[in-house]
Amino acid sequence: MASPIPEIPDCPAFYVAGQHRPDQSVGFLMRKVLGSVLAQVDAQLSAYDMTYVQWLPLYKLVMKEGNTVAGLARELHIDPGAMTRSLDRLEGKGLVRRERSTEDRRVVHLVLTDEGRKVARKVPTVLAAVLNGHLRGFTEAEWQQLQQFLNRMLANGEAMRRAAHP
Amino acid sequence: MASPIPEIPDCPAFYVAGQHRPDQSVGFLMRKVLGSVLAQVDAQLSAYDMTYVQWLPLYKLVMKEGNTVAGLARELHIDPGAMTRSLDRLEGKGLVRRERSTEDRRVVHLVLTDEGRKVARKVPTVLAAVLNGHLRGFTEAEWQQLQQFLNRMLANGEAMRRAAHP
DNA sequence: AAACAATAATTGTCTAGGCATTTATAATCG
DNA sequence: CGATTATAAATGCCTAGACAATTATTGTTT
Repeated sequence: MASPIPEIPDCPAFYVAGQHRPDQSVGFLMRKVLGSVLAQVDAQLSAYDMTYVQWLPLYKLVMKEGNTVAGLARELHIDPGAMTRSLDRLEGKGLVRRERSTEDRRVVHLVLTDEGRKVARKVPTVLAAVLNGHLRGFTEAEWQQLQQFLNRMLANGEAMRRAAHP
Repeated sequence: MASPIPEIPDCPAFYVAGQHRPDQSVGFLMRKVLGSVLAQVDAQLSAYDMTYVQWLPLYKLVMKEGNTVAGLARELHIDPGAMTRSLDRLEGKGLVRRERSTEDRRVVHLVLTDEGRKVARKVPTVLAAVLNGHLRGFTEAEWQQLQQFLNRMLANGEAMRRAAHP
């Protein structure tokens, strides 16, 4: 599964193995930024006995972008097994109900409880506040440019992934 | 521990709870970019039975920035317990040795084996290649600006953290 | 219709991190 | 000096994700 060494043509040489410290690369910086965002979001959400990752499936349910284990797992790009266990916890907290489908008895429909809906609604506010806080001092143009950079990196990553699995 | 709601003054309102989709925010974008980078790095490293996170302590050892469990845990901002278990795995693979200190019998000195040093050396090349690949099409100026953006976000996060714990 | 293939959910085992507790050893303070 | 405090490492229990295998059900294919 691991290609021997990926020959990527037309690539900038911003990073050269011996030259830069890996712990100052944009990758490491992004790790730290994301860690900071997540820590502050989760600190806020602990008041509702909630975390960012636990909120993700709730959000997908609210948005009606999936209502089955497999569907949510695909949406969130995580393992169905992990999804099952995550839903176990959410069901244990009374935020979600499982209802076996009658048409297709393999699937389980996930249903938000009132409590689940209530908790899910609180999260976006916290997310927005923490993100805005991390963007203090940014102009609108800079914010858009950051988004553009990230989208370009994402597209590059997709291209590399496609090149590796022809 | 969780403040009721953080009043952050002078903040841009790029994100407003109901307006933007949380799964298109810069936070979510960074999550995806980082996931892409990590997946490709780990795919390369699997040839050496290594992962990015397992390499981190090896790198700190090579750089002589810590040679104890507590020291590495502090350097890598992770739990000492997690560090212990991580080192269990690295020791199991024969990449690291534990040597109880004689001056202070509480501490355990970590020592890279030759094999550990050999494996650790291969990682920065992979890291550089994958990062450069994700930055294809970036000019030097854009790369520097991305770094600057991330550093500013990091500083903002630090400021918020300090404001929350006075 | 029967055999086979595909899909949904679950479970087991692994890496990985967080928090709390425990044990051994130092350091400090009265 | 003796008691308290602090530190180092390890351990137990939790969330969380990856991969593989299992079971139940549905679709397909001859």
